[in-house]
Amino acid sequence: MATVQVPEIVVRRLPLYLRELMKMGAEGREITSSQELGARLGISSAQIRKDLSHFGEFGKQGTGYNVDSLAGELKRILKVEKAWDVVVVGIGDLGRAVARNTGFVDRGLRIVALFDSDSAKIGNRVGDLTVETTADMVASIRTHGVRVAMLAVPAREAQAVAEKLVEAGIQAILCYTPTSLSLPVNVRVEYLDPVLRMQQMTYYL
Amino acid sequence: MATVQVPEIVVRRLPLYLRELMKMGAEGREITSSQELGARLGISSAQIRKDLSHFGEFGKQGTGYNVDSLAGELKRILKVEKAWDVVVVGIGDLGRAVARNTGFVDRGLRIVALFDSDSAKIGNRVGDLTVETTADMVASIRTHGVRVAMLAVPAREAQAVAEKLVEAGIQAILCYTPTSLSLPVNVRVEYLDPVLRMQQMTYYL
DNA sequence: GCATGTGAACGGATTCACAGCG
DNA sequence: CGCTGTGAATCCGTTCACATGC
Repeated sequence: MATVQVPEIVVRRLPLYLRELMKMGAEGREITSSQELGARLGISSAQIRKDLSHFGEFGKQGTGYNVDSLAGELKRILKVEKAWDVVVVGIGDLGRAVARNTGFVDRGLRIVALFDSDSAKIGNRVGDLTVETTADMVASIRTHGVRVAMLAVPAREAQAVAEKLVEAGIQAILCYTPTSLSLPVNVRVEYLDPVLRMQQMTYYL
Repeated sequence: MATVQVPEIVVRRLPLYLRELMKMGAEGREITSSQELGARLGISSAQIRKDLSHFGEFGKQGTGYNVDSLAGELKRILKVEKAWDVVVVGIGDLGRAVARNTGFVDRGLRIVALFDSDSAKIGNRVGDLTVETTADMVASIRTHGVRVAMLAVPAREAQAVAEKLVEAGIQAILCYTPTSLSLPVNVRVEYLDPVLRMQQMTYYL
């Protein structure tokens, strides 16, 4: 195993392995192999073994991997054994859908606060949370030490809101808004623009 | 320019270039350069020039690129000059948010029908569309010749529904459900799992 | 002068193939 | 024997650097 520095592209595949392993666990499977896991994900078995080898030796030769223990190792590596506190900013249709999503907690993310700048929305309940005003956002995030945010505000506000989040101490932003953000390099940003993904496919139609 | 076969990774970047060019156009910019575009996207200028070179010569030496005409070329390459008809299957919180999104049409995607299997939802209006029953889905998609779908059903139904979509003639699926689908190789699938993206970031926290 | 388009050089990721071990 | 873990080989993508032409 290499302790040098793990290529980002490897880290990007680990959550996928984890998701499939959790699914296998739910199916009652106890053992799997790099071959089987790869087949389910459309990835080569060598790729999976090589990826895992960056972090240690988790398998038994001749046997394969224990599903639950490998899932546990991946959770540990990805730091999602416990759930991170997450804030959602922008409670429009999409933000509301995100906030209502019950699939986050099991996977290491717990939504703890919702913010919006529209006074008409302040005080609205979504799931078991109440929408708060963005005026209080920075202080609230800082007080609670939240480090992860989901951003679902209109495109023209995205950059400004993101800067406020960074000011508040947020270090990872999942951006649902179709815009490139310009932020300090120590802040990580991932984008989810469905149209980009669609346009990747229309090329091939 | 190479007519051989464009690497998929290049195709995946084109929609991003297009999105930024449209934004520049909206800002009133007429000319740009690979350098400027790259700076806005966090991509090297050489990368952008090389990517574009797979499809032709769109710039003027010493000057750069005309924003609108390069955007037009990319739309043509990605086949999004006209909007594709798209169906949305699964009208829960997320599907409803997707269906209400007004940002699709300008970018080459027009939602034309909504389907759900829950009889309580059939007939509900979302935006200016009415939710239809999945019982009619295959026939309806086939009749209208729709080739693109967005899938936002619960995980356990995703595979079965996706197979019905394929049967109906769908060739590209954007899957909002956190599951790997197993479909014929001629059907393209892109996945949008926010948790995967988040877990890529928690590794670095 | 300036920015494109591109062959060549480089670096990194994937695949191969096998030693090692249960 | 079967499957992992891993160096070596291969493949592929990015960057370099410059000729070309506005």
